Amino acid sequence: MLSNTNNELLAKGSERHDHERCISDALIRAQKLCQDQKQRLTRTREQVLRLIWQSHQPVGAYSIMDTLAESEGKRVAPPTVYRALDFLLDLGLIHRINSLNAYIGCQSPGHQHHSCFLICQQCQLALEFEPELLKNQIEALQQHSGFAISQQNIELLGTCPQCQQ
Amino acid sequence: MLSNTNNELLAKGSERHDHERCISDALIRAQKLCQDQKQRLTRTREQVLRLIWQSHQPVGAYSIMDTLAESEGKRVAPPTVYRALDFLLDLGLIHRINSLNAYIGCQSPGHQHHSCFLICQQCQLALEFEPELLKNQIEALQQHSGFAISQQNIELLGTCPQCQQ
DNA sequence: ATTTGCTGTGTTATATTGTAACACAGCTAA
DNA sequence: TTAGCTGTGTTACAATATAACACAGCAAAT
Ligand SMILES: [Zn+2]
Ligand SMILES: [Zn+2]
Ligand SMILES: [Zn+2]
Ligand SMILES: [Zn+2]
Repeated sequence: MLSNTNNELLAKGSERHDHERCISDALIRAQKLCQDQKQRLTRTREQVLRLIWQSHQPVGAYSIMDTLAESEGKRVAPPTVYRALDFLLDLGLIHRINSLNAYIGCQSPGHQHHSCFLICQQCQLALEFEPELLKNQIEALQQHSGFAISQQNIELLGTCPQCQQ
Repeated sequence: MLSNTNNELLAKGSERHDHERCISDALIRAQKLCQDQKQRLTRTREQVLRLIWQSHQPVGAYSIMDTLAESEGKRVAPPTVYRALDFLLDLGLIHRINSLNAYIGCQSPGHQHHSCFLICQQCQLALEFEPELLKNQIEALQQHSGFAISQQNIELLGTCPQCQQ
């Protein structure tokens, strides 16, 4: 029912996955995608993406700003961060979690896609799942409502397995 | 597939439904619900609810504030509106549309429920649908992910039938 | 009827998140 | 080299939301 990618993801909440690998993979994917799309993954953009990938919890823009300022040793203004975020959002490299005003890395960028997440209200772990799972029902909903749906934005809030214990 | 309630709702985007009735029904439902729950539907709270029900488009808090100030003939401060909104949200009389930072009346309050909307990106019509439609798939998702889902927050963006013409 | 406490409101100030506008740097392609 | 585009720095500001505190007004208990 869940894709392979998602089964792998189930480990992401736990401490026992190779998260360094997780980050570097994401950066490599980003570089490839930018090459393909003839877009420039500049230093700022890459740094922001790296910071977002530091955890599997969504991060706020101002938190990114502060961390960036610290690591650069100089003040960073909001537009710097928001421009990078807009770029990454446009390319589908990250998602915005509306209920948290926060941003998180995309697990499988490259195909512009919907934003479907399970979010733990205790630890903020955000687990992306494939919209495929709901495809038929959304299809039916389109038929019956007459709406032409172009973007799914699904945030399912609850408690992750770790936090249930 | 869609509930009866939802089939009725399909008319809501058009000009030809009795919207005065729509509003008064909502207010009556609110009064009943408050009685049952032994909560007070004060003047401010009722006015805010009425304003939200003026249309089937989500309304921003500051827009509510301005309209309220005008109709009262005196300044209204943010906390006044936000307190009313919090009250209405807690009782499930309204929903917050996170992707728009805006609020909309609930079609069937009384049972605390999920927030599932089709939203037109052109006219902002927001059509609530029953989570029932996705129940089985969400169930499966819970099983496979181990998450205990307590709140669904679904916003499907697209174009409504009216705006497609 | 009075007291007492709780709930709701008014008010001021402030926090948090996100943009507009403009000058300039720095790459890219004629 | 030059011209033009894309990205950045900087300042100011907009939009959304909350903290804190004093007080009003209803409601239950005496
Ligand atoms: Zn990881
Ligand atoms: Zn994604
Ligand atoms: Zn109506
Ligand atoms: Zn509802």
